[in-house]
Amino acid sequence: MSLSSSQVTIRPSYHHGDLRQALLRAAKQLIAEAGIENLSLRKLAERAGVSRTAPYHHFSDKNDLLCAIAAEGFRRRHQSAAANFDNRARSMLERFHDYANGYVQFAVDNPEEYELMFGRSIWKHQNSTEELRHVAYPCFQHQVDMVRCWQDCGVISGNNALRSAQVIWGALHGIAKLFIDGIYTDTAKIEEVTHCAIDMFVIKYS
Amino acid sequence: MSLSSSQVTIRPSYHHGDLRQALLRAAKQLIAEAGIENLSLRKLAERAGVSRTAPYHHFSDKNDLLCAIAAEGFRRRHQSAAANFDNRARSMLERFHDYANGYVQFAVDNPEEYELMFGRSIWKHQNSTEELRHVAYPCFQHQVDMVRCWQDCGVISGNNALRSAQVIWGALHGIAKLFIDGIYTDTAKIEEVTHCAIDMFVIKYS
DNA sequence: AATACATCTTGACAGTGTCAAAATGCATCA
DNA sequence: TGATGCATTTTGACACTGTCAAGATGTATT
Repeated sequence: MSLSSSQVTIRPSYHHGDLRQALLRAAKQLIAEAGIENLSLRKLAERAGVSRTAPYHHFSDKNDLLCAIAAEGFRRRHQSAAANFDNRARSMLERFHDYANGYVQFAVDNPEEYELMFGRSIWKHQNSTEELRHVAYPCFQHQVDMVRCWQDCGVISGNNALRSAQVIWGALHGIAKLFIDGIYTDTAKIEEVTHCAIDMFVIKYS
Repeated sequence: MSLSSSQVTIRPSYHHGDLRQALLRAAKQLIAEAGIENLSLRKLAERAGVSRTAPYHHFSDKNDLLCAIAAEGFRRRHQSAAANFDNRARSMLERFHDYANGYVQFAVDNPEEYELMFGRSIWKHQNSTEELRHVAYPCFQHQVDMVRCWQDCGVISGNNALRSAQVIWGALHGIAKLFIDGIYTDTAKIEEVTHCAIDMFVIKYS
């Protein structure tokens, strides 16, 4: 039953050690290998070296597990966006560029995780976990706050921060998704398309 | 085994009549009722009054059936967009408004069908049918042509029709998806958000 | 050492997509 | 007409899925 080598945390508290974390790790691995659609709890359990139903003592059901992975994604994304926005070495305009490029790049680099974070299955029908909402909402709010700031600085147009944020986010989300989903196929042009979008939001002084 | 009443076409050619069409109809019904995720070929067959494997003589597999439904969606969408663009009673600017609003409205009004048309499962991994591509590509191309025209008319900004079309489509797609997937929850504001997006693309003469 | 509880396993069930083989109905040709 | 061929449909089967119930096992606490 081979405990994972990276098991440095305190001590294996119970039978397996920290199965919850091991499951999350294995799940992300499996998803990266074969996509969300091909992730089954049984394969996951096997990969983690436990029986089929062991995961049910750490996640109430499959949706719960997916929400946990998505939550991790939001945490990473939020952190990255915050770090970018607080980077005093860059001008406000540059930070907007970084934000937009970073957003699309994150999505394209982690298509499966991104799909999970925004896939309908998680948000529709009251499926979202308390934890997920607790992590995602501040991430959403942060985007609005940033947009408000960029508007105040005269970097981007518009005077309604919420609406502008929704449109900008929508554009980045849509572009990312069309690439991820294979509808925009020329992936070499990702930055160019993103740049073209940025150009439409930025105020041009001439 | 009750033949559907709307069976006016020529004559029932074989056992069932026109099972292929009946399946498509039943599938759209089931999807509208319970979503794509809950559509199973078995339930579909039952609804159509045939055995589990009967559909396999009209669709090579489930993906093939989904592609056929999506193709119908593209046909309808393409037709509607073309009718709108050719509406000589409206100015070019108005037609752009109509296009954008119509796009988002179509998506929001038919969330399941829209999900099918642009969901990753269909376009990823060579999953798309010959038929689907044959219907969808002209629909995509039409959007680029319209954008080129609006640029030529001085209605919207930019000089690269393809890039602009990708950005505009991306924005509309993203906004629609964020609403459909339940991330933007205030559905009363759909038109307002869309309008805000339109405003960012339209050239303002002042 | 005994008890309580978290954790994990085994067994089971209904549901899924899809294949192979057999049955059925229709159309066409002798 | 009857016989043949083919499109269509069905029955049976398989491997796979999520999830529940009941039991077994290990750990912590008294």
